Amino acid sequence: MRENSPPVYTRADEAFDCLQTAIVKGDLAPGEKIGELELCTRFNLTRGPLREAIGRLESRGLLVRRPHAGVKVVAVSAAELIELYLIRENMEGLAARQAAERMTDSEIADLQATLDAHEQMIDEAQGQAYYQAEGDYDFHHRIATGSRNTKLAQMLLGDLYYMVRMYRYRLSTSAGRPHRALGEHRRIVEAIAQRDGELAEFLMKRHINAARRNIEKQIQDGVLTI
Amino acid sequence: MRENSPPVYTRADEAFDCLQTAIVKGDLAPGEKIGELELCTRFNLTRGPLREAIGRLESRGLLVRRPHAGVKVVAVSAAELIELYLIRENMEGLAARQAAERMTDSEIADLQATLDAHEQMIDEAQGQAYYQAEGDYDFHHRIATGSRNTKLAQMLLGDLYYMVRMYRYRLSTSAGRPHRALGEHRRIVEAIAQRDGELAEFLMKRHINAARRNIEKQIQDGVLTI
DNA sequence: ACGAATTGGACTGTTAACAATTTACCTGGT
DNA sequence: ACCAGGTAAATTGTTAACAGTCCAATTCGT
Repeated sequence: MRENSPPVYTRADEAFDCLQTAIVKGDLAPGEKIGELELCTRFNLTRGPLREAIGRLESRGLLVRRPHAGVKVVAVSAAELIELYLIRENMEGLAARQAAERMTDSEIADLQATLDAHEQMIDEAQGQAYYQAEGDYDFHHRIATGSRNTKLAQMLLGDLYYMVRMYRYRLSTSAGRPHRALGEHRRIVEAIAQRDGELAEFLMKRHINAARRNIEKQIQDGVLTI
Repeated sequence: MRENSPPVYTRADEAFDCLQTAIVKGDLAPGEKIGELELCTRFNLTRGPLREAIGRLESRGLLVRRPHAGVKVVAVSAAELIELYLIRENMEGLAARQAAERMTDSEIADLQATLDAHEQMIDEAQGQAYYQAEGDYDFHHRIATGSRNTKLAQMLLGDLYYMVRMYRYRLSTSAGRPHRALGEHRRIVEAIAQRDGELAEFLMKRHINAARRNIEKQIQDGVLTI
């Protein structure tokens, strides 16, 4: 019989992961030109798998390639970052609605437990943006997969989140916002637990809308430069 | 100075286009397993560029690969096709709203002229599903690019539309629907011309919603088998 | 001294040979 | 006759060498 997924990683997968995390963590800065051989020595890879990974990342919009000229990390403008949040507002709203209809009771219980853990993380790691960002990512990740909508999850997890995470780390966290965001998360989960898809969608859209306005404010104040 | 885009095609681009159109047109059927060397002889390519193209298409969700085992064309279930339309409903609604705010007057005039052409096509090519589908695709294509939302257009044009087109050709067109769809298109463009983004969004969502219900009906009636 | 053309180097795109894994078939046993 | 194990062929993953293109530094002319 065929094993469900005997986790077999190819060099191309390895290259893909290395590049993706390097981009998200900021080791490869937006707009930075990257040479193939440099990356090969850096990650102990050969050019074949690397080029395949570059192709994948290009089609996901994290890299831009000009034939014969090289590859650059994508640099999104402030306006484009805002528009990313507009897209998220709609897509994650849909995800929340479907999650309310389809998540299992145990998944919902897990999610609530996760939020408790996030609360501790926020208290302990006062202002540690990294852990807050990862907690936030964890929450949205679970909603997306909970929607049971294959393509929707694929687009959110595979495309949008990586681009957002590229910039989330450098966002300053205004005092008190983590707690407020956590409160919004709790209310969304409550709506899901009550199987109220309509409310879950509304709350999720408002949640992301608030995050977007916060970013717009930071850009206007010159705190966040892109 | 750098020329804007001296259209330079690499073999990988060529392979990508060949494969994509072959999948969309149905020359490669959903679920069909494809061998690399077979495709190489078919499209006069070598395995390097072909593998790069396969990687791109895999990350876009048109192909699924199991390491060492081969590549298959994705086969979406009826439920997944429906969910594709749910996603479109939200994303194209957003696109329509932004298009109403951002399309130039001449673009809107062009779009209206396009609809006139579509009307002729429908009258002349009675029941020619192919041309109707292409006309419909043309309309949605222009709205997506008209939104001036880079990522949104990329996701609609690069991901969703290709998957939808894979199955659109085999949809039977119930009598009179093309005219009804054209009417809905006209009303959407009217709203855009009046710069009424909210209305454009509403009408677009309803338009896609109607298309989705039509497909659901065809699936229930057993007309469309997936 | 400044600008344009040219040449050399570095890098990308491509190809073909090599290695590793899977699948299918065949053999042997129960 | 059917199932299990092993082996061989075919296919995929990987590597390294080759060819073509772009970029920059250098040189020549004005």
